[in-house]
Amino acid sequence: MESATETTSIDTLFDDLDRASPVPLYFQVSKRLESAIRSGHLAAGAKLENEVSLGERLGISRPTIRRAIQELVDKGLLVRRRGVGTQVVQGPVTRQVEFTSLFDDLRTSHQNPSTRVLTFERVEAPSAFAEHLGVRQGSLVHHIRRVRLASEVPVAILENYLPITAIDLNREALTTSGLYAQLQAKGVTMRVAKQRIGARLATPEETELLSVDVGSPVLTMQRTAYDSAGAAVEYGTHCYRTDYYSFETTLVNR
Amino acid sequence: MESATETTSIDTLFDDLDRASPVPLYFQVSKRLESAIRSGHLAAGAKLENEVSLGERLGISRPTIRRAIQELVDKGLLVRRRGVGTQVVQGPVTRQVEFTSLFDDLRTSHQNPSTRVLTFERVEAPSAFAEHLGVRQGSLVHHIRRVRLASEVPVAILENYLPITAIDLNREALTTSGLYAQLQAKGVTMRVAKQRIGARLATPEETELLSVDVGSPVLTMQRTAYDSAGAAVEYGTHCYRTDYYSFETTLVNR
DNA sequence: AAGTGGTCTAGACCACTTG
DNA sequence: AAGTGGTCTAGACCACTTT
Repeated sequence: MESATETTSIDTLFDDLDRASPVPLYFQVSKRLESAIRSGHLAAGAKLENEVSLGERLGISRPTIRRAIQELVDKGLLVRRRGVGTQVVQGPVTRQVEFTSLFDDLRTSHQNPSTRVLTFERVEAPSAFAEHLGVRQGSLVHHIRRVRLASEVPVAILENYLPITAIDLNREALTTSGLYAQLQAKGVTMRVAKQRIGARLATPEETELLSVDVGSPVLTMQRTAYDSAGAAVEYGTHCYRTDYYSFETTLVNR
Repeated sequence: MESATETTSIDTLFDDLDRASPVPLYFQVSKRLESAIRSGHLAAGAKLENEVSLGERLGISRPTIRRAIQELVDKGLLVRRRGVGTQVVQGPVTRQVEFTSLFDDLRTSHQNPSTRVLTFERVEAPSAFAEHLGVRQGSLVHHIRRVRLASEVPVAILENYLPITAIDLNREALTTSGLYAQLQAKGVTMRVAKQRIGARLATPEETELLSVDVGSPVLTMQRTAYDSAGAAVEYGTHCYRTDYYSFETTLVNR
């Protein structure tokens, strides 16, 4: 009798589903399953109750149940096999690379983030930026450059360009929250971002700003982000201390 | 009359849909849309025909059409807005980080990949590996170490550990195809992988194997991959020349 | 043969955006 | 007010795996 092949059903898990809520049903179900997995109530390898009976038990149609489960499959928390069932993945449960700013990443992991604004100006778009955003070369854009610190240790240098048409930025607010939070507050929502991660040696200026030795490597990330209308709203080129930062991703094969 | 707000409908695009095919309908539709976007027949910013009418025109139900579109939204090729419609994203259309090996990446971009096998042996699992895979420390595992070359230039050093229970490896085949291709051929399918990307200075041995100067940085990637049963089947720790390799990812905010 | 997930249908109602 | 995507239902049939 292997516990790994035993069907697990947590009865109290879905007691507080709210059909009147604006939060979609599939999302409520998905979140409850996710927290059950992350908290260990559903152990690695545990087999889930099958879709049909789970739907009947909760009074939810099968497509809705399927969508809830699919969310977690996409996150790499569950694995489905036709003819067999659905299981919690083995191995450490990690968080996906989310669509958040470094500031939020650090705050949620209690790293006490802070920001030093080095540059805050409007400039004519350099060609490299104009090209990434389809903005006419020479048009005015925001240019900001910041050092991000975690518990007083500098971990990254963040340089960003944004079309001035997109948003009116506030220098003071940048020191107390992330750039993305400020964009969100102004009603600008990022929908798609494309990023490239690489590495190189730190420049002399970077070694000073990051307090690292000459000859140290830095992780680099270039990102272009687009809003819901498909228009580019941000181009950033960042570099990170390698001893304080790395990127985690989860890949899922459908 | 902006062309970007004009509804685009490509009539000949879906002529050869095959309902008898084992390939799902939504997948056929999705692939045809994707190639229309990548080829430029659907330009950046172009507005798609709405879901309902597209479904009626093709004789396909709306949920199936929606799923086809959702695939491309998840890939970052399309953007949907309630009350507005679906558009092709602005900006360069890039490929997602796929669940493939470096070998396949290089081959599909015509980089003429080849492999030098440095190590091919069975060893007792080092603790670092045993921990990542939940294998008992001391049990036998495959240990392979390879240099990957693209057009005769060394671009990466790949070190992998695999449980011997998972698969019987062939040293010769490793020189002519990727590790993943060999696993696939033996019926082992990767479903989920978790990876961490970082950077550091190359070790003396790595500078020699990669033909780079002393003091050069390398990109590093550690990956644990799981099969459809949720069991760990591979742990790899790789390093890449920074002047020949970088990681591209697309993030989508749902 | 029984049980599972994978696909597909034909509707329904709602929330949001735009004219 | 009209049009769009977002959610949800209640079925159906199929492909695959295990017993």
